[in-house]
Amino acid sequence: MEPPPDASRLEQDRLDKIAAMRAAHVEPYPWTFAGRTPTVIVRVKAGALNPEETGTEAFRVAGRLTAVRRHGGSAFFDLEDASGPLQLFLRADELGAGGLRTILEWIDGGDIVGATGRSYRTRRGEPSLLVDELQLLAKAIHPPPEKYHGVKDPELRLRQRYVDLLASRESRRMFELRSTVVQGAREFLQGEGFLEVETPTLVQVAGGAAANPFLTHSSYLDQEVQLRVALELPLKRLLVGGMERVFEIGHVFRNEDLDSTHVPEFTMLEAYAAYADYRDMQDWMERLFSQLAQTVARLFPDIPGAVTAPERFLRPFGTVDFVEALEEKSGLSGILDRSLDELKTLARKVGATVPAESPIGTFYDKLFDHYVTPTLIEPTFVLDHPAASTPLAKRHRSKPGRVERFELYIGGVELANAYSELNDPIEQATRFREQLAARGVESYAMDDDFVEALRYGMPPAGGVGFGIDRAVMALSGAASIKDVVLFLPIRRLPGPG
RNA sequence: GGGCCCGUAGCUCAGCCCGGUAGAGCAGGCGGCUCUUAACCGCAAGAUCAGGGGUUCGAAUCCCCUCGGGCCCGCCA
Repeated sequence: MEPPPDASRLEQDRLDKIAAMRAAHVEPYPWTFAGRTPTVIVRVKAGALNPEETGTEAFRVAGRLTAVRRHGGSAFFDLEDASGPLQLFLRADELGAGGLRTILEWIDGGDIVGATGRSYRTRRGEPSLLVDELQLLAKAIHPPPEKYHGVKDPELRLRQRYVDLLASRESRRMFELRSTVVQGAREFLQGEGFLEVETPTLVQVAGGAAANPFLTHSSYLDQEVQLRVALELPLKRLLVGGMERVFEIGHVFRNEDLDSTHVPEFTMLEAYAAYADYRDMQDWMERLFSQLAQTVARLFPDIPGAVTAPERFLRPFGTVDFVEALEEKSGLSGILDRSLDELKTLARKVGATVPAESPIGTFYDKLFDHYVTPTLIEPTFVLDHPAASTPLAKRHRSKPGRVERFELYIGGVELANAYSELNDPIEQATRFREQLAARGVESYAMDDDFVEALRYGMPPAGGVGFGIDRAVMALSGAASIKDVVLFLPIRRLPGPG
C-alpha cells in the first residue's frame, strides 16, 4: 500500500481515499457486481417516462464515471458502460445526507462503480437512474483524461491505448466495427463451405510473398526460425491433402516500416478453393465486400465512413486489364515487349528508386503504382498481371506473358490479391529458381517442401488474400491503419534497468 | 534512410518570432448550491518547460547534441 515516491498530488488524494475506505471497512476493489443491466436499457425505459416521473422497476448498472456534477444536496454522475452512457441522479432524499456525503468523499471521476436504483426522468428530460445505492467497484488512482477534449497526444494514444479507449467512445466503436468485419468475413466463408484452419506463425522459410521476415531462434530445434510473411504455402498444402475449401485469419509479420497503410504485424485473411479459378474468387470478393459494407452501415450509423460504405461498394465493381490500364494512363505502348533497360529508364523517370538488380516484374509494378494506382478510387479489379512479377500464379489461359491474377483496389489502396493458383510442380520449381537468380533486396524464398507437395498433385484452385486492417479502413473510412490496430509497435523509452 | 514539424501541470492548450519572476481551462483539494449534463460561484494548491550541453548579466524562448512522437518522401507486389 505504500504509494510510489513520485505519486502526484492527484494520485495521493485518491490513495488517501482508498485508505479512508479501508479504515471504514469498505473494500475499494470488491469481487463482483451481479445482476447488472446494460445502461442502454435503462435509458430506453427512463426515456419513456414523463419529466420528474420515477419508474417502478429497479435496475443495477455498472461502468466508469465520466463526469461528476455536485449540487450540495444532490449530484449527477455520468456513467458509461459498453452499451453507452447513462446519467445517475443522487439525492439526499434517497441516500440520506450522510450517505451522499460519503459517496462524494470517496468517489471520483474515472472510478468504476455499480449503482442500484429506479429509472427516472429529470425535469430537463434526461433519462436517468435515481440511485438508492452506489458502490465503488474499482478505484482509479490515475485521474482520467480531460473530459471534453479527451486524449489528443498521438504518442500517449499509442503507448497507452487503454487511456485512449477509456476516454473515447469513438475509438472503442472503431474496434467493435473491426470485430464485426472479421466475424462477417468468417461467417461468409463458412457459409460457402470453407473450413477455418490455423497454420504456424513460426516457419523455417517465410514464403508466399516477397518481404523481409523477422528472424528468431527455436531452442527446441536449435535452429533459426522465421515469422511467416503470408499464409499461402501452408494453405495450399492443405489442398494437396484433400481439403477442398480452406481459409485462415491470422497475423503475418513483415520486417518493414510503418506508415498510414502498412504495419509490420498485420492480420491477413487468405482463402483457397479447389476446382475454382481467380474468376470465382473475384465473385466471392465482390459479394463479401458489398455484404460487409451493408452490415457495417447498419450497425455503425455513428461512424461517418461506415455509413457511406454501401455506396462505395456497389456491385459490380470496375475491372481493368493491368497492361491496358498501364498503357492507357502512361501513354506508353508495347510495355511487355520493352527490354529490362528500357523499363529501368522509364521507372527512374517517374522517380521510382529500385535496386539495379531487381527482377523485371518490379518495374511493371513501379510503373503501375505511379500511373494507375492513384486513379483507382472506386472498387476496381485489376486483372491479368505480367507473369514476371507473380511466381505463384498460373499462366493465363489466353493472354501470353500474363498470369491469371487480380488485385482489388479501393481508394488508391490495394485491398485484395488473388490467383488461379499455380499447381504445376515443375513450373513452380522453375519460377522459384528464376526469382532466386534475379534476387533483389528481397525475393520469394525457396520452399522445397512446397514444390514436393505439388508433386503429389494439387487440384486446380483459386486463392485470395486480403489484409483485414485495410478492409476495415475501407469500410470505416479510417484515414490511417493506426486507427484500426489496437496495439502498435512503439520504441521503448529509456528507463532504469 | 531523407526532409519538415512537435514535446510547457494528470489531460487540453497559451507563452517561443522579438530573451527579463511559468499562465488558463478541465481534473483534484477546501467552502457554497437538491434538476445538472463541457453545471455554476468563491478560495487555495499543482511545473525536471522531454533530457544534456552552449551563448548570455539573464534561456521555456536563441544555437548544438540526444531521446520520443507526428506528417511527407523512400522502402514495403
